[in-house]
Amino acid sequence: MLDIKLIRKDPDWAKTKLAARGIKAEQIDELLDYDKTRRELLVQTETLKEKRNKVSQEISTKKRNKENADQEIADMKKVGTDIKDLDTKLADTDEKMNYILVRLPNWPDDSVPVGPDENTNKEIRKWGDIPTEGFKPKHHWDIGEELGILDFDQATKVAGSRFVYYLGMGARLERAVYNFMLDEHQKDGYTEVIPPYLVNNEAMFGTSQFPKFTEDVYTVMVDENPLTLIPTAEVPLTNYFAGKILDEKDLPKYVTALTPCFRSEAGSAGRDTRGLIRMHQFNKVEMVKVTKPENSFDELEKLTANAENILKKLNLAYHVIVLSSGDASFSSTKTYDLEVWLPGQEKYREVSSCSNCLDFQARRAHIRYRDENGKTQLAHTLNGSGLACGRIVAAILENYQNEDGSVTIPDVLVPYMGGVTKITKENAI
RNA sequence: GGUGAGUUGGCAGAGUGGUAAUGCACCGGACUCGAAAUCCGGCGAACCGGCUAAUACCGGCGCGCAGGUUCAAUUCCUGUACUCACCUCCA
Repeated sequence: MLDIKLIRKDPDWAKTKLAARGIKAEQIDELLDYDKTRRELLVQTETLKEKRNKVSQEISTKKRNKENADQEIADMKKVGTDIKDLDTKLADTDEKMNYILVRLPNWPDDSVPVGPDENTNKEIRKWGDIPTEGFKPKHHWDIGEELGILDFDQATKVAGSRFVYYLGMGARLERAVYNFMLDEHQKDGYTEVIPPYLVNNEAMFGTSQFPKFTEDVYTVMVDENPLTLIPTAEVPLTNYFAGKILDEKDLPKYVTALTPCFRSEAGSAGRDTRGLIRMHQFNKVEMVKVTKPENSFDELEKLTANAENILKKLNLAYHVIVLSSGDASFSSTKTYDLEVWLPGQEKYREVSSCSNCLDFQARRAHIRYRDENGKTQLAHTLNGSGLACGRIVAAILENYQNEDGSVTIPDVLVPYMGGVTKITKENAI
């Protein structure tokens, strides 16, 4: 959620910033209109409340002295109904104002390219060599199915499209991948967490998936209470700090978690219908940071480096792009995407998204810290994938495939595979 | 799932329709060479608004949360969440 005070202070600046994210200026005018009305009503009702408090004390004193206070009580009766009336109007205005405010995205940082969509994203660096085998590389789903370590057909029968069974060395490989990632992040100072995989609406609001993106997730009713299967560990990890006032000396906080993620993929019908790229359920290792405002951009660079470290150690070619204003996620002021090279598709595909949210989520989730003067301040929150496990398995299958259909295990994963160096038809299951 | 008790500042903890005690902690001062102890004073609930150069000042709000009754609610009523204890069940 954006700071209404900043919008109030410089509406033109706010309009320019939000225009880059597709928000019309009229919406800001409407918002400010409600804000003005709200403050006027607030002054009115607070003035009456001040009067009520004063007269109530007079009534109290008179009663104690056994004097008559009928006149005051009659007067206050009117004041009471006036207050109730104003408070009703105020609540109504508040609701209208908030309806707009909670649906406004974060503003883009000055360093972010302005543009409408993914076509205006900007590559900022490249790493690794794109493999040039002497044979035509296969898609990971063909490699996986031929080895018998991925079974999409049976998953479709049991659960539906966009689900998969991993089998044997396939399951082992994914386990190796996330254990490796968690170990690396632990070395980088992150505290490992196992969070809830179902969260309430408040948590979904706190990280700002709600109210705008309800159709992208799975929600179940538990005794009439809705609980949502997390679309990313960002939700339970960031909300771990919700409602807290942290000590300045304890910042920054680094946490990481491996969780399954559940996404309905509404609106992506027909895209990535084959393979591991776009599943309703997938594993992801996530990193979340809570920082002081002055450090959050440095921390974003470090967070991105932590994610890149995984790709480098796996020796997978990738590039880093900075998302343009129109393509960044709702709560982010600046996002770096890491995209890994998939030889089968001859394309870079996203495996990580690292974002600085400034105080946007902190304002919603009440994540604060007490500064050296004892004042409470909103913290900054960051999140980044480190990394999407299924897509990394896909990348390993495609980049490490051999002409005979076997797949070599990246060196760093061999210890996690119990010493296995290659997945072949013979050892696959 | 059952029964009972509870939820009030950083912590502890009273209050019971009429300005939310008190102690510890914290800040300032006195005393002292200095500190401790002691004494005096003060701040302190998270947020919103007004006026602002201002973290100053004024006001509102504020006793788990949401409603209701009342001139007035921490207190009475209704609903609800959570915590604890015991019982029951359980991977």
